[in-house]
Amino acid sequence: MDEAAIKAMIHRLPSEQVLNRICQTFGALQCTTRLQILLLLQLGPLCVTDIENILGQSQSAISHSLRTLRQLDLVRTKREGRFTVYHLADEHVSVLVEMCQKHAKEMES
Amino acid sequence: MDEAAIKAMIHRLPSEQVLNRICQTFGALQCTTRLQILLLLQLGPLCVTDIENILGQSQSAISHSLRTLRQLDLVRTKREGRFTVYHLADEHVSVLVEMCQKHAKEMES
DNA sequence: TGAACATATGAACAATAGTTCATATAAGTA
DNA sequence: TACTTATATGAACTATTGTTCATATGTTCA
Repeated sequence: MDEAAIKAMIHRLPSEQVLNRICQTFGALQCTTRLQILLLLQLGPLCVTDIENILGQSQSAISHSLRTLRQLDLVRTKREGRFTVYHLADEHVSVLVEMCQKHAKEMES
Repeated sequence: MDEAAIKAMIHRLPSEQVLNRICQTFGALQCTTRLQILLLLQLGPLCVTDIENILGQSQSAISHSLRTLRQLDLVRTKREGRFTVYHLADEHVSVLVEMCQKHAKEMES
């Protein structure tokens, strides 16, 4: 492969910015807790305490996980009285999570 | 949400085994080098030296990245003379990478 | 066989990410 | 207003991951 071909390949790759953003998103899904949270939220919105109870993890651990997801705009919140209800951020996220869901189901058998 | 509802939710989640496998895969994509490698290989098979040149990274770094991808069976190899040619492992991987590609393109604008 | 090229690997170190503990904030309720 | 419940956050610690350096392995070619 000559130098011209190499340069051509470089230009076919996404910009650093876009690359980082995508990798950060994957990074968030690399942790089972966070992936589970997204899978749960795909079934419907949940408040923090529910997530804690379902996943059997400490308040702090869940809250930190949620923060990570929030900061990446994978989930969003809505105050409802004294509860903070979490939901998936948008269709893009929903599609991604659904893909995981399907893949998981396939692997399960 | 009562205890029964919580138990019901737990059962809708994938098994730990499947969960781990999926998260490991995402973990591999969390690193820009490895994501770039997959994006490159989606365009066609490449030998290690080409990947090094395109990404401008050290032999060792690329080789370690490739090992990670290989161990997760995201890429496979084929010896061709003194070169080791890498390619995406299967259709599943290809679909996933293509999704990234499309998403990247969308974000680029 | 020896030299050059292509690739892999282990170990050490550096950087990142996850977890826990203590504490803070905020809303509802008595 | 004080108390309880719900959630968030910072700091310290631990674990995981990535990178580099040195070296090993395997292939071709003279």
